[in-house]
Amino acid sequence: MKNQPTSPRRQRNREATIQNILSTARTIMREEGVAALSMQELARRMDMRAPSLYNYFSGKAEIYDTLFRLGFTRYDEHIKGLMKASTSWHDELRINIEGYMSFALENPELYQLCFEHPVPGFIPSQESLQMSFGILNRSYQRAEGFKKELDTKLTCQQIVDTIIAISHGLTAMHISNEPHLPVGQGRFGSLIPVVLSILEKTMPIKGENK
Amino acid sequence: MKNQPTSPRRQRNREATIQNILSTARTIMREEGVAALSMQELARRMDMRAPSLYNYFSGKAEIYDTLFRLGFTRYDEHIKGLMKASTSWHDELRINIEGYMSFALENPELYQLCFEHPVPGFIPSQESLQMSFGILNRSYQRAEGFKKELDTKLTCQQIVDTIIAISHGLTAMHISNEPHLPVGQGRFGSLIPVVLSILEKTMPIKGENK
DNA sequence: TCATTTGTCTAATAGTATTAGTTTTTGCTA
DNA sequence: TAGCAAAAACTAATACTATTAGACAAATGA
Repeated sequence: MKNQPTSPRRQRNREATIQNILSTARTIMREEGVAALSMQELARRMDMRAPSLYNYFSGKAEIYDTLFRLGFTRYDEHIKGLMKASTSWHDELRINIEGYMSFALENPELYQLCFEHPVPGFIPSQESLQMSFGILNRSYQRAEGFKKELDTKLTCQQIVDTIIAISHGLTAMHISNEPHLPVGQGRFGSLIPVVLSILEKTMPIKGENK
Repeated sequence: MKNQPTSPRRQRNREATIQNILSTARTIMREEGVAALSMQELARRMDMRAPSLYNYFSGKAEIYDTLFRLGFTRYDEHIKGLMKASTSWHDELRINIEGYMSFALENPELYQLCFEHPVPGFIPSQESLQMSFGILNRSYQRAEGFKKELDTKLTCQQIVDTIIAISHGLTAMHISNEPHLPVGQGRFGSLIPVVLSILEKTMPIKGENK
């Protein structure tokens, strides 16, 4: 009869508090570094004592894990949004590389949590890892669709893995050298057109002049 | 008269202890992660109490900083050693990429300390940073020597930065996916010949057939 | 209004880095 | 070989960290 665990109102309040905690945690991670998140500082900014946070999360690991999943969700949306404007394999290529870097610049704390290894003890849960694989795998499926049009001997996986490695390499170097500069600028940001032109020459679209 | 601060013997003992601490620290970092180094665990393995370590290093930061410098010294030696067998720009290219990855696989704790950002509060000292820049800059000087032979519109810095980004990208992905596999194997390791062939086609040696 | 749930609190445990001050050990010298 | 000074170890303490247990208060529904 009254087996609903909590009233809708309580649930709303609780959900609001959880979102507040996550948002405050991201602020701390952005300001002081991803690994510098501390339960005490988090509680301080929430006007709480640290143990109260354990009513909402089982510990710091669960906060990281939740933000890990949020990061991949946001990354997925980020790339999806940019891909809407894509009309060709060249667009696809450019958006993958630029999108990876722009995501990193716009969400540095989520980028680091998802794509670097900034937190000593933190290993994403099995569930979160599978979710991240699912999102990354869609890159492969997208590439499959273009494979026939491309004049290359490389396999689909080789193509996508190369793009991932280059995106990550450029982004990591850009972030550690000139994190204040926007996509496309700076020593490494400005290399995006360079590597795009290299990749386009290496795997040209069939029938197109080089 | 006897203004030599310490006797040679004492100095030798002291130096031996310091080397022992550094070596033990590297073991811990390899076993439990770079950021998991703790003064207590380090002291435990040295059969000491933690405060005694402060007779040799001003703190954990100085241990990290010393190992940061050691890492770059070793990286320099590693690349130099491989370069001895180099007879061409193609060799140079291959050695840079393979050497970066093999260094990471052979010295994972030094690689992470020098080329990733695994320790929350750690920022290398000005002195150590300049030393690392000095070592990396020699890559540019080496490339200058080959520039005239290459058929490309890219500047020297663009060439070297592209190689750095690709080396780092492939290595980072290799390490986080298949750290047990040797250079040249696995999803990302096996991409080295792929990217080499791409780079060689993009900036061919003048007069050579593609 | 009363009881139950929910949330926050305080207190405590066990870990971390680091400093101050004391004691022990070491190695040289007379 | 005995003594002395310096080097290197120690203990104790401070101020952090995450986390758990258990008490207390406040909000909610009957």
